[in-house]
Amino acid sequence: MKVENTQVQMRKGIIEYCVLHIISRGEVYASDMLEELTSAKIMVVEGTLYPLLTRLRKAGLVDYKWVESKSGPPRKYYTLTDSGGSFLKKLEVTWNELIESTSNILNKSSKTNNLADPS
Amino acid sequence: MKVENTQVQMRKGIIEYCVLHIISRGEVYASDMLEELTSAKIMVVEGTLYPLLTRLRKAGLVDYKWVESKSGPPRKYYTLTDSGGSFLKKLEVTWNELIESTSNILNKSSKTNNLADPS
DNA sequence: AGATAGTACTTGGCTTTACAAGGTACTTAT
DNA sequence: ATAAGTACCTTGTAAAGCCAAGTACTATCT
Repeated sequence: MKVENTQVQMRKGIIEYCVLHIISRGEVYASDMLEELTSAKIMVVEGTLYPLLTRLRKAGLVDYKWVESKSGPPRKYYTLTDSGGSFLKKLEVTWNELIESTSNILNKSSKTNNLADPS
Repeated sequence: MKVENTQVQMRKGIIEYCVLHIISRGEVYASDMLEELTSAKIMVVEGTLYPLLTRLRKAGLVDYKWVESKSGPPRKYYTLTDSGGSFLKKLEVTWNELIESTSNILNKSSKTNNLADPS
C-alpha cells in the first residue's frame, strides 16, 4: 500500500467541493480552475477535471455557455445553477462536520505512542 | 448526482487515516473502532472496515493477535507496526496540507455569498 | 442434546471515480 | 500549407466503499 494512493483517496470528493466553490464565485472556464486548484496545491489534471465538469453538468448542478476567445478556440464558461447552489451548501455542512469529526478522533491521542516525535 | 455520493467520496481516505490513528492509541478490535467512528459521526459499516483492516495488514501497516472473549467468538486485536507509524505520520502531513489548501479555496469567497463565515 | 440468538469476522459483486494517454477542433504565426 | 498553442473530450485501468450474504464461535433456552 502506497502513501500516494491514500492521498488520492483523501482528495476525492474534496475536488468536487472545491470546483463547485470556484464556479460559485463567478464565471470561469476549465483552465482557470486548473490554475487555481494547482496554485492551492490541490493537484488536478485535465483527465480529472473535464469528466468531473461533465458529470456536474449532467446532474444539473452547473451550466455553461460558449464564449469566443481571441487567442484560441472558444471556451466553456461555467456557472452554478440553483440546485448546484443548494448542493454546495450541503457539501459545506458535510465538509465542516467531517473536519470536526476527524479532529475528534485525532485529538484523543493517548499515552502509548509518540508519533509526533520530531527527531 | 446525489449528495450522498459526494459525501462518500469525501470520507474516502479519511477513514483510513482515522482507523490508523485509533489503532495507534492502543489495541482495539473491529467493533471498538466501529463504535468510535460512529460516535464521532463518521459513519462506517462492516463491509468497509473489515476489508480496510485486511488491506492494512497485508501492507504491513498493522498487525493483530487473536484474543479469546468470554462473550462470543475470539477477536482480532490490532496494533500499529513501525512502518504503520511512519505511514501515519505522512498521512498527518497530507491531511493538514489538504485542510489548508481547501480553506485557501473556500476563503476566496466573493461578493455573492458568505457561506464560509469565519467568525 | 438440539435449536436459537448474538457476536465477530469474511467474501463476491457492484458502482463510482481519479488518472493516464491519446484524440479532436479551433486560432495564430511562419 | 505547416507548425505551434490552446481548449475540450474520450477510452481504459485500477482502487475502494458499500451491500448482502455467508462462516464460525459462544451462550442460552427448550
